[in-house]
Amino acid sequence: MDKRSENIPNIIIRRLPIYYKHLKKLKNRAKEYISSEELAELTGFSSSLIRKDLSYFGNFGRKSYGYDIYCLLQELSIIMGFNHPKNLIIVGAGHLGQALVHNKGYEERGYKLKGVFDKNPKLIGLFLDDIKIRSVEEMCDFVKEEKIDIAALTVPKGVAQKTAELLIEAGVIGIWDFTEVALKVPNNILLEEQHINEGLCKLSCKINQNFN
Amino acid sequence: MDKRSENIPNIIIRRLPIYYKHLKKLKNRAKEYISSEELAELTGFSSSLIRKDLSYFGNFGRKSYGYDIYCLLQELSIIMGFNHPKNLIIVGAGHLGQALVHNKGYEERGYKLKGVFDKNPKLIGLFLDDIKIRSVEEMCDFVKEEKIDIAALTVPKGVAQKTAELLIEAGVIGIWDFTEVALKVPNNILLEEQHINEGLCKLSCKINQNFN
DNA sequence: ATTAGAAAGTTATTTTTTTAACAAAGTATT
DNA sequence: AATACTTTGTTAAAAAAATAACTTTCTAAT
Repeated sequence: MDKRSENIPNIIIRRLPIYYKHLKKLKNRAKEYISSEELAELTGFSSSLIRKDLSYFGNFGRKSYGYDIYCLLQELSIIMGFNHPKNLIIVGAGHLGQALVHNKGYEERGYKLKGVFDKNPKLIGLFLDDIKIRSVEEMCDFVKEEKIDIAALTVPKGVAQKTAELLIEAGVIGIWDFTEVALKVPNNILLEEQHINEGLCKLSCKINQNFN
Repeated sequence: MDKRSENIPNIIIRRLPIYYKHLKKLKNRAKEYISSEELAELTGFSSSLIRKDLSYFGNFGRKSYGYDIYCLLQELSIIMGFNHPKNLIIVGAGHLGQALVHNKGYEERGYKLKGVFDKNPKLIGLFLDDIKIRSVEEMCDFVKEEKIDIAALTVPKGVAQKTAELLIEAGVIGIWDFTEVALKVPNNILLEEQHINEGLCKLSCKINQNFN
């Protein structure tokens, strides 16, 4: 891989999954090449921007043909590190935590769901698919023993910060945060905030613009 | 409200919920004012950027004091249109749809959850909290009768596009999309994509940067 | 073989966004 | 009342990002 992949601008990182998503839809169409112009049509980004983004990582295109869809998907997978195996746990087995257990996107992106944790004795010991709900008491040891990289956090707000600290202490390098709290984490820890109510805010804001 | 709120740059809209979130945490602290410098500390944005963002909407600050936390929250609510009532339905009562029913963020942002819809006969008629799961057959009429503004979409990928089209046809003005599909919608329709696997992509991408 | 066309990759330009600097206004202190 | 201090709101400068334009390379058709 190109050495430039060491410090990819965030603005480009945000677009990579979008390219990936659209290309996947085309995987088994007749034509095996796609031009930047066509991809622009699909994604809403300009063709110029797309060529520039991709050329940041290497020369994946073929002059007068475009990009081989299969190869480009392959390259994007590598850039996004899907081939690098990552262990995941879910902390908090409430409605959202349970929904996350059933998410189908892990394997394709190199994630292995290793465990689910909760404090509620009524939940501990139950199975969601083939994943057992364990007590949060076991969480830290589990993180160390199973070399967990990422923890999805779906606990109540009140315990979010404390739980995050325990997880970091135990060795996770990233937190996929679903609580509606502004977590404070050291800057060597990756924090991906998935605060769904922010989506509601944005929608509300935009609706409002049309009425004022 | 300031007339400039008619076309707020997206980049600012994205930061508003973040200011809001951090200010809410401070609501009942002793000091009732906060400086842009302090808010910068909390949010990670520069104080300069914060002052500029806020001044886009009006003069909310007080020289040598800072911003009144309560008033600023109030102003942000107005800018984001939380005072404007919006009707919401959830389409798809699977794990994620059910988790969304239990989300606590609606009221505060001006949303009223009016209904949940699914195709599965085993689910239809059941209650989640006090919300009845209805058949998707009834969906379009319901949207018209109840003047639904926003639909949260948590249906399987295969029916995502078709369902979106039905909803738009019936009159929703925004879709809060949780499917992992690249939906195509007319450009007068608001589309807020909440594709959780994009979060996984970003985390994976960033982990990968440290290992190459 | 030559020529026209297509589309990537690159460079230059423009636009947007962020940061830095500063002036204005208010506060507190002597 | 005068002075020093804060912190906003604004203006200027810098940096980043996006677009447009251009060059190169490859393909295909005559």
